[in-house]
Amino acid sequence: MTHFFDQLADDLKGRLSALAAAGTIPALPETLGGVVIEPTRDPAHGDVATNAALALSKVLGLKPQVLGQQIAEAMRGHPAVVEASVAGPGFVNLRLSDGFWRDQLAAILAAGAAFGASDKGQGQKVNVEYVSANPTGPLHVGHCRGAVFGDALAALLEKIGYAVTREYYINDAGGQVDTLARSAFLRYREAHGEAIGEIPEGLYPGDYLVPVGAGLKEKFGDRFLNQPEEIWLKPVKDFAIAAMMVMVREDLEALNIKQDVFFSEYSLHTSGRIDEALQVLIDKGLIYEGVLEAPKGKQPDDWEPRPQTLFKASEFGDDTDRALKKSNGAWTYFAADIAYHLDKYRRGFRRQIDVWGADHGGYIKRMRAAVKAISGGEAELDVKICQLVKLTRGGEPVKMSKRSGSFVTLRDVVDEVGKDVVRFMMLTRKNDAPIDFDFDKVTEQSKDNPVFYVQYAHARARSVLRNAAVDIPGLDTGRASLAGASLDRIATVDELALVKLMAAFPRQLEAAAEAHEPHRVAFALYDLAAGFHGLWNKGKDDPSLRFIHKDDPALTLARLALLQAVCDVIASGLGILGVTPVEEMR
RNA sequence: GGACCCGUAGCUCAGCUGGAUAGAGCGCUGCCCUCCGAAGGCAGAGGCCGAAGGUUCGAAUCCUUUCGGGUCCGCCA
Repeated sequence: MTHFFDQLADDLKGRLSALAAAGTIPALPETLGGVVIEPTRDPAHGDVATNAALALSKVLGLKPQVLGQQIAEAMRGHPAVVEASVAGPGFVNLRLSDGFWRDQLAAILAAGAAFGASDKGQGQKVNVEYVSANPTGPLHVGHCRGAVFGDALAALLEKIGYAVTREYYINDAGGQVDTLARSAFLRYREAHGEAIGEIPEGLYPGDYLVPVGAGLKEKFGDRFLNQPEEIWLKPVKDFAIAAMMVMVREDLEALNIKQDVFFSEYSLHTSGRIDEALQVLIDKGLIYEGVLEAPKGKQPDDWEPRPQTLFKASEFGDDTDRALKKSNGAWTYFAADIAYHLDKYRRGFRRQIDVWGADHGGYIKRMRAAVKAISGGEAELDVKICQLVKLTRGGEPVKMSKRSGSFVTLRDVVDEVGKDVVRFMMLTRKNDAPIDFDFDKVTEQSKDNPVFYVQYAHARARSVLRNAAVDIPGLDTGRASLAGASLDRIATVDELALVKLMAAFPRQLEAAAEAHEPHRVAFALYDLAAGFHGLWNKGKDDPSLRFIHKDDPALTLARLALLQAVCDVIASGLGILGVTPVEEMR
C-alpha cells in the first residue's frame, strides 16, 4: 500500500503524459522524479499542492503559470479533486473532497495499528548495528540512547518494508577484556576470603563483578589461586565476558530490546577472516607499507614514525590513510572492523547502518571508506552518531551510580522512570543533538512532557470509547461496528482536519525511514496528539462537537470511529518507538 | 593544526531532503473553570533562521568563506 500523496502523484504523471501525447504540452523528460504532491503548509492553499509546473517549466519551455493552468485543468478531471488553482510562483493547489478524506479514515480503521506500513523497502536487507558496548560492565545511559535509537530505527525500516537484522558487535578481543579478566580475578580472590582492599587504578571497580568472582569460585574452585596470569587469563576472560553479555542482554530486555545477531570480534581473529579482508584490499591494490605523519594538535609523547601496513582510506574520502597492523604485528581494531563489515556485506547487506556514541565521530570517514572499498562501492554504510544524554534531577547533574562504581547505568534510569518514558524521551531529539533528561520532568504529567501528552491522547480517546458504551446502552463500540459507521457524519472542518493529519502519517513514516531519523515519528505523534486534544477541547465550548450524543447513536458511532482511528495511528507510531499505548493514565 | 556536529523566539527545540506569510512547548501579557478528564482552554506580544557572499524561478535547508559553542584526533577500543 502506498500513501495517497504518491497515488495522486502517479495519477498526475499519467495526466501529464496524456497532455504530452495529445500535444497540449511539449514532450516530457525521461523521469519526473522532481515532481511531487505535498501537503500545503497553509490550509488556505488547499489540501495538497504540486510543484510540477515549477519543476517542468524550464525543460518544457513554458512559463510556470501557463503550465500550471494546464495541470490544474487536467487535475480537475480527478474524481477526488474539487478545486484546482495556480498560486504563488506556479504551485498547483488542490482541494480534495470530504468523501476522499472519509475514505482515508476508513483506510485507517481497516489497517488498525498496522496503519502506515508499506512495501516501499521491497524486502531489501538492512543491517542495523547498535549498542555494541564493550562487554566489561553494565550498559550506561549513553548506550541507552543508542539502544533505543537503533531499535526504533530498525522498527521504522521494518514498517516500510525492509528486511531488517538487528545486530550487536561484541568487542571481545582487545585489551579491555583483559582488564575485565584481571578485575574479575580480583573478585575471585575476594570470593575465596582474601581482603582485596581498594580496587587498584586501571581495573573495573563496579560491584557487578562480585557475583562474577563468586561464579568463578564455583566453577574453578581454588585452581587459579596463586597461579600466574598466563594460566588463568583466558578461562577467566571467557567466563567474565559470558557473564557480562548475560548482563547486557538483561539490560537490553529491560528496554524490550532483542537483537538478532551477537557477533564476536574475537571470532574474526581466530577464523582468519581478517586476513581474508586484507587480501580483498590487497587484490584491489589498496594496501601498502608506509609511514604516517604524527597527528597534529595533541602530540602523543611516544610518537615515532614507523613503516606500517596501511589502507588507502584517503582514496575513499578519509583524511589520511589508516593503519591495519600494530608494530607488534597484531591487527588494529580497524582491521577487525573492516573484516566485520565485509562479513555483513557477504551476508547480503548492501545497506548497513551503524549507531555509535558521540566519541566515535572521528571514526566515520574511515569506516565508510572501508565499506566502499571492500564492496567495490556496492554497499552503503550510514553511521548515526548519538550525542550525549545529560542527566539531571531538579536541574542538578546526576553522575554516579553505586552498582557500576562510576557511571549511571541504563538500569538505574529504566528502573526509576520505566521503559516507555525512557524510550520516548530518547527519541524526542535528533540523534546528533544532545538530550537533557531530567528525572523529575520526564515523569511529570503536564503538557510540556511529550511522553505524557501523547499517552494521554490515547488514554483519553480510549476513555471516551468506554464512556460511550456506558452512556448509550446497546451501542456496539467494537472495531467491526465502528468500521461500519456512517462516516459521512464526519463533517466538521475540525474533524476533517484531524483526518488529514492522520492521513499524512504514512508519508511522514517513509520520510523518517529514508532519512534514518526515528525522532520524526515522535514529533509526528506529538502533532497528532495536539490535533486530537484540540478537537476534544472544542467540545468544551460547543457541545455539538462532542463525541458522545445520546440522542444520535449514528453520529456517535461515526465520531467514535474517528477516535478509534486516532488510537490506531498513535498505536502504530508508538509501536515503532517501542512504547506501549496506555488505556488510562493513573 | 585538522576533522565532524551544532548555531532558528527570552529558554529548550522542530522544520517532512529546495517551496508560498518560519513553527511547537516553556516563560511573558490578557481573558476563561457548574461543561464528554481544567493533570487545562482561548487570544496576544516575541525572529535579519550567527554573519557575508554564491547557486536558481525560489534558500533556515545546497556550496564557499567567516565568527561562536561542542566533540574528537593514536598502532586505544
